[in-house]
Parts: sequence; structure tokens; C-alpha cells
Amino acid sequence: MGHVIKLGFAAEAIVNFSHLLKAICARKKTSYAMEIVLRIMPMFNCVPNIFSYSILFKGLCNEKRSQEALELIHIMVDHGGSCQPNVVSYNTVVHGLLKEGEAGKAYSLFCEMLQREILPDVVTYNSIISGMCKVHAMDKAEEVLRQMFDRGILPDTATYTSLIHGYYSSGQCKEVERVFNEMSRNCVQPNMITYNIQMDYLCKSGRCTEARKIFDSLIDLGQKLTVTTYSILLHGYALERSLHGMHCLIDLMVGNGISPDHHVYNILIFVYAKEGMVGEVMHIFTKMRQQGLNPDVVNYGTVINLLCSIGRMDDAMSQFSQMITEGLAPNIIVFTPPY
DNA sequence: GTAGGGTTAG
Repeated sequence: MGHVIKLGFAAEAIVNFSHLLKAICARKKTSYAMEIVLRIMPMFNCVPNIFSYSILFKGLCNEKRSQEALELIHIMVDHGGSCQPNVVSYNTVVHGLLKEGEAGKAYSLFCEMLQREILPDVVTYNSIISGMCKVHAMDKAEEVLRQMFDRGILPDTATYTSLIHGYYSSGQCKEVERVFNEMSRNCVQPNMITYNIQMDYLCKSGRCTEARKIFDSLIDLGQKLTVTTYSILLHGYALERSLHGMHCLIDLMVGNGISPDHHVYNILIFVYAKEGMVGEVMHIFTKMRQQGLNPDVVNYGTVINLLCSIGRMDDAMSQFSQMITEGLAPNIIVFTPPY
């Protein structure tokens, strides 16, 4: 901040402010970022631009404060200043509202952007389609897809990936096949995320072998796999209780230079818990700290759940206290273990 | 040199 102010030249400072705002929002201090945009920047004659505001919108939505983002959009419009929300601003807030289950408000905001003659683009439609797919309203999603074509906006990989995910999770595999065909007809290629969703479905349906075939073919094609892809297959092996498969896969992952993350550790904790190997669970749980990963609320939930299920309530309570000490907010799962 | 969408764990 001192550096930005010392520059004292607003035209250049504005981009530096963007980096600063982004970093502040990443630390979940969006209220502070708002204070900078609305009060401190003007104090230094540095007029916030549309990038500054977009960072705030995204920050608010990430903190589940999309309602406030919506209000800020309205303030900008009503105030009629030189910096007006654009398609990115609307997209960010529409997406945030949908993520918080506010489909009605998201739709109203979508209508507002049309009224202000801000044209929706492929990202706008993808957010809406993905929102529909998440609540398994597949007919509605297909309707929005048609609207999109009517407006001359072509679906891309993300559009089709949302539809594929939606059909898989509502158990309509026949439709998944149709979407894949439509994709290839329209020359839109599946990417890693599409394949991850397909592999996840196969693993959760007890078809790890088929998922593994896709996995291997991606490696053969020289695709850079991420920790997510490994996690999906690892979870598949965990469901099969194939500890051998899991260990081989982790060796492969580490050999390819990818470090285990919270998901990976949690799958390990979970599978050993299911096997009743409590000592091993606690060992993994402490090992993640040594690797510089602080357990998150899901990791604690898994361990507390295990300890309760075997009647070790004192140990469960001590893990619970530790979790609170580390500033983690317990959620409903932590409070509803199977005892 | 600064902003938006689709995937994984209890």
C-alpha cells in the first residue's frame, strides 16, 4: 500500500491497486478491499475502474456475500457514475447468486442486464446452465441452451461439460452419450475437466477399470494430469477397498511431481478408518501437518467421525478442541457423527 | 502489468 501511494501517479497506481485488492480478497478480507475502493482510492485521486469493482464482486461472492455484490451493482447503476457494471460484473454476481441458491435473484439480475443492453456472452449462459444442472433441472438447462443458439452464442467445452455432469448426476447416461455426440458434431473438444467428470462417474458406479483406461490413455497422450484427476481415481480405488491400487497410484502421482492435497489425504484417512486401522489414520493425520498442510474441516470431520464410531469420545473431543483452536468453524457433519 | 464460467474428499 505504501508503495502504491508513494508512486503518487494515479494512472499507474490503478493497476497496482488491482493486485493489492486481489491479494486482500484472496485472504477473505473483502470488507477491507471495499473500504480501499470506496474511500481510500478516491482520497488519493485514484478513481477505481471496472477491474477494481470486479475484484470486489468476486471477493464478495467468494465470501457468500453475493447479496451485497448485487446491492453494489445497483448502487453503481443508480449513482450513474462513469464506471458502470459490464458483462463481467453481471456474470460474476449472477454466478455468485446461483451458487448461494438464489436462482430467482440471479434471473432478475440477468433480466436487468438485458434491459441495460449489456449482451450476455458464453460465460453468462454457462453460469445459468450450470446452475440449472446442479439442481438437476435438465429440461430447463436444455431450454437455456436453445436460447443461447438463438442469440448466436455458441456453446463451448464448459457448456457441454456442465450438461454432462448434470445428466450423470441425475442418472441419465443415455443423455450423456447424446451430449458427447452433439459436442463432436459441433467440433467442441472435451478437456481434462470433462474427462474428470466421466472418470468420477465410472469410479462411483464401480467401474474403476474403465476409468483407469481413460486415465492411461490421457497419460499416453501426454496430457498433464492434475491432483484432481488422481484424487478421482484414488477415490474409486478407496470405494473398492483396493489399498494396493491406491498406493501404486500415489507413487505414480508423486513420481510425476504432484503433491497430495487435502482431498488426497482425506481419501486415505477415510479408507483406513473404514478398515478400522485407527493408528494408521492418526499417523496420516499428523503426517499431513509435517508436509505443511493444515487439516481442514473435512479432514477433522472424517477423523472425529471415526473416533466417535469406535467409542473414543475423549479423543474425538480433543480433536474437536484442536480444530477450534486452529480457527476452523465446525459444520453440521462434524456435529452428526454416527454414534 | 489488473476482472467472469465447467471437475475431486468426510
